[in-house]
Amino acid sequence: MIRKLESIFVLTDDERQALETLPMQVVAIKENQDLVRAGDRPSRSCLVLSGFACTYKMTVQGKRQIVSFNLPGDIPDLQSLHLRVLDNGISTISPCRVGFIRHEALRDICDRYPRIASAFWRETLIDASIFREWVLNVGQREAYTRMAHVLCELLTRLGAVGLTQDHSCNLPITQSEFADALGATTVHVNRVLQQMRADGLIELKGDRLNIPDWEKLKRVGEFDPTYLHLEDYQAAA
Amino acid sequence: MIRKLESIFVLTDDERQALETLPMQVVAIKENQDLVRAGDRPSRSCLVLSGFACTYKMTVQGKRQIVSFNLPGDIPDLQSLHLRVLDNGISTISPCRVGFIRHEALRDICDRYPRIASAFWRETLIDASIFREWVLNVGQREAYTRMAHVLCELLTRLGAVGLTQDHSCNLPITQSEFADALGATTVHVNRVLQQMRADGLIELKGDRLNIPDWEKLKRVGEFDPTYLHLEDYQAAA
DNA sequence: CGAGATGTTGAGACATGTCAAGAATTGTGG
DNA sequence: CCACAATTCTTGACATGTCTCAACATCTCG
Repeated sequence: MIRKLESIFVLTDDERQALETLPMQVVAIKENQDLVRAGDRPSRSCLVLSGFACTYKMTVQGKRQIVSFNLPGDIPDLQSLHLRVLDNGISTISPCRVGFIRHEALRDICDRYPRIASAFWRETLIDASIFREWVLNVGQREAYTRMAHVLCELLTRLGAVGLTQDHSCNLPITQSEFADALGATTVHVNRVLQQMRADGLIELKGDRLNIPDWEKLKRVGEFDPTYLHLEDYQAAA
Repeated sequence: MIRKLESIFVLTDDERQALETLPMQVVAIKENQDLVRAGDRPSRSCLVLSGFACTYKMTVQGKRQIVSFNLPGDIPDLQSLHLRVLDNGISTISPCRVGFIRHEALRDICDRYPRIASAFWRETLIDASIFREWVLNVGQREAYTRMAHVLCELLTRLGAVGLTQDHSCNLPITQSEFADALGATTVHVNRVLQQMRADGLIELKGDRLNIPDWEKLKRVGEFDPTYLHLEDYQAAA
């Protein structure tokens, strides 16, 4: 988290100190475990330290829509700091290490360091931006493009936290999880992935994803990373 | 806007005074005009004073996805306060009165009144929550349910700012705009609406929407207003 | 080695898209 | 206040992306 914030602006010693000493309960959690559920009124937020998680919502009929993937450095329920009731669940996808931070501690640090408060606010705004892009993705693109787009996003965001090597990465996401993220069927995701392999767009085996031709994947996925708002990170780098 | 904030918490005289004197350039704008475009780096945010607007994104192939409707009281690009580049456009749907507020003015009021800053943050979090629900809606529900859901949301949000009479309201939204919001075709939206009329779910003629059986529409649309986070408003009322 | 999860395949069904045309409504200038 | 143009709405026939179901293959891991 510090690393993420640090890439937005230069932390003062005080600010860094405050962030580093932020009291946090670190827990190791297996895959497919809910961190929080819709309807909860949490008094703490969770910081993903390692592993993949996802934010999801359920239909009355029990269909699941993953609305975003949560990667290391993300605080997927930072919103609960200002919204009493959670309207979504958060579940691990792979085994994770998660840091739970009490809201009081977050409020305290926000009160004392306005720039940190702004940075947190900004993080939630980027989340919102990603949701917007997902609405577009799910609403207007066909499954093949949609899949390519999500892969581009994942690779880009993983890259931003140093979890890619060249254009490959660890990707412990199941086809049925992709299905829930794309608003598609497992069967259909399977076929789309095979087509993408056949087209030389991706090499995907087990947990390992490699992108032979990044520019091509971006083109196919209509991927423009503006919505991730990494520009400031890069400006800082 | 004041009214919306006021329903969250009791403003002090100072806070109210600050909000009321917030310098704002009020402009009347025709329908189908962009207020801002993707790629802009605005130095002000817009407050919808009257009329309907929408936030949208475009596909490379020129397909439009409306990601939210902006109703009176909304500040659809409040995010630009902390994100340099806009990743979406905002367009009027009906003729609107819009107040443009400079970012400096917003920053200033946030600095001086932390509770107002929190309330603004909260507004953007509710926007994000709505986006999440839309991802679910577009990703997992079929068009009929989806339409019912969007109508429920509109009616509820309009009700929250006093723009409904009983269960009817003014709704200057075109079928093709609904299509862009649902990720569906105009033709299909037309058929869905006719079916809903036939089923006695809605009475929709021109700009006028009436809901004969609100509970039924909510049921059909799988509508649970939790995600709008009006609970505090009601608590305050 | 076996069990459960995950991935793969095929055939048929259905929701929704496409195209194309005509009807109804709305706004506007004469 | 009419007439025309431009939207918006409606309808039909057909195409297609995606789903459903159901079986089987493969992998992972205790």
